[in-house]
Amino acid sequence: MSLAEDRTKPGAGTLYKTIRQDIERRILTGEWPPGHRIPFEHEIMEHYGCSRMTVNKALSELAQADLIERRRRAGSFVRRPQFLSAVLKIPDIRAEIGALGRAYGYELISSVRRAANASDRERLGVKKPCKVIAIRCRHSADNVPFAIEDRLIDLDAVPDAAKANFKIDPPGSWLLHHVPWTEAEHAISAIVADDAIADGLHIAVGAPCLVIERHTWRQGQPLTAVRLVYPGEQHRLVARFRGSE
Amino acid sequence: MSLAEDRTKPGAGTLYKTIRQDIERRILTGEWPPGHRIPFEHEIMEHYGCSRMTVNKALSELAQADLIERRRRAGSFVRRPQFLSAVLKIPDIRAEIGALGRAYGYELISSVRRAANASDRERLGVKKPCKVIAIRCRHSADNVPFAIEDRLIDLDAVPDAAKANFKIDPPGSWLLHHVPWTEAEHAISAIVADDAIADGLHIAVGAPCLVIERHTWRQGQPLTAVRLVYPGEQHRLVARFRGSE
DNA sequence: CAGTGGTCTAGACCACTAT
DNA sequence: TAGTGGTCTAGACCACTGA
Repeated sequence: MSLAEDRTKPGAGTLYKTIRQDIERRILTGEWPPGHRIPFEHEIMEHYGCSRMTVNKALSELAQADLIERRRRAGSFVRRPQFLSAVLKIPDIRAEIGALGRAYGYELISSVRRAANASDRERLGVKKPCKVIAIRCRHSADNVPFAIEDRLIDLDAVPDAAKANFKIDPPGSWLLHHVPWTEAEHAISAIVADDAIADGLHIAVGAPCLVIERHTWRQGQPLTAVRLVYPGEQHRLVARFRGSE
Repeated sequence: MSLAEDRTKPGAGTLYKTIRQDIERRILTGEWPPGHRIPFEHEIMEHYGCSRMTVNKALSELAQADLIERRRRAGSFVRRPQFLSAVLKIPDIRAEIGALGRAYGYELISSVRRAANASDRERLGVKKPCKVIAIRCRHSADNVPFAIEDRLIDLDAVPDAAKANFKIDPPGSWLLHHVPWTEAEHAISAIVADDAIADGLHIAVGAPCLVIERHTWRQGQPLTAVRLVYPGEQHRLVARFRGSE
């Protein structure tokens, strides 16, 4: 009873996607609970009347999405959910505000070029002496302060940054478009506004703020460290997760 | 000049991974900047002396990771980074504390089963009347309060929850292991502790707190809504991103 | 309309591992 | 040791689209 004949019908599209979605549905509805062994490749291949490569592509994608676990000689098994993972997309602030349909404002507060002091080196995670640019700036939406940014850029790793004009271009946007990176780490925490932050964000001292600290590397070499402070009650970081595509 | 003969040497492993990494390196070092056209599949295939399927697998993975964009008839192009996205993994709290090597403590503060009132329905996003469980509990690490949890579970969507023993099992752990879900949304924000939170977390009134609100659905049907409050200066959400595996 | 990528086939050999 | 998944081949046809 091959299903190959039906392949023209299902508006779904391609066969391997059909297979993947069929299995995905069984897992997500609980029909195949964690630990359940899903049919062997050769069984699925007979069921759909297709070649093993097609089945393999479907199963490989499910394995990549951590929905199943594949073990040689044993078979493929439904994984138990490990954590509520979510893809947190932290866009460039200029693009983010633009996407909200609000007017983006940018103001460079200070920009200093200096040999890295001990504190700079610790923050960037570099050991040997280097030059850095230290930038402080403010982003706003419709003339309301949106975030305060405090950034260090390692000039040895990003020499082009010396030529950038940070009076016009926000450093985050410039870096995103000019410097390829390989690793990044974000840490999110909460603080209360001190005098400087309250002043910069036009909020009350003691108001809650959301802090994002981001470090970016290229092949293990530190590129930049940034600290973004948002008004905590006005700004929410939203992360969505679709079980899979 | 086929490179097929060298295939036994490079400890790297498989051929398609070698191809993927070769291209990845060129992109990440900036040798191939955004917009650069990658060699056609048949060119790469000749260069490595392999079949097109192998090249295709490598390029497909790069496209899946958004590192390149593939256009029929035109070729494959290096994409410009869209945003600093990061995979935020929010593990089950019990597992998280265990992973830190600290003793996990759990305390059910209250658990009420009731017909959903208007506020419950709004929070869950359901329109028709339903029954819910409202849970309030506290997680601790080495006897220090770690987070306060406030949760609603839709009993119509998760009838098994009526049988769970939330005096012993934290609801998050129970749900994660028993209820498959398809969509989730997280919102992260900052607040200051009011009397109740300060009391529950053993912190001062006015101290900053990190708040995670999570909604979970299965095939569009709301399952649960939870609000977790962490001491903001002690807890950091960390998200790492590897340019790609 | 020619050339690209997208998908698929019907085989093959190998590494790994549960039994 | 036998059976599974992992990878690879040398073709093929098709949809789409840029020139």
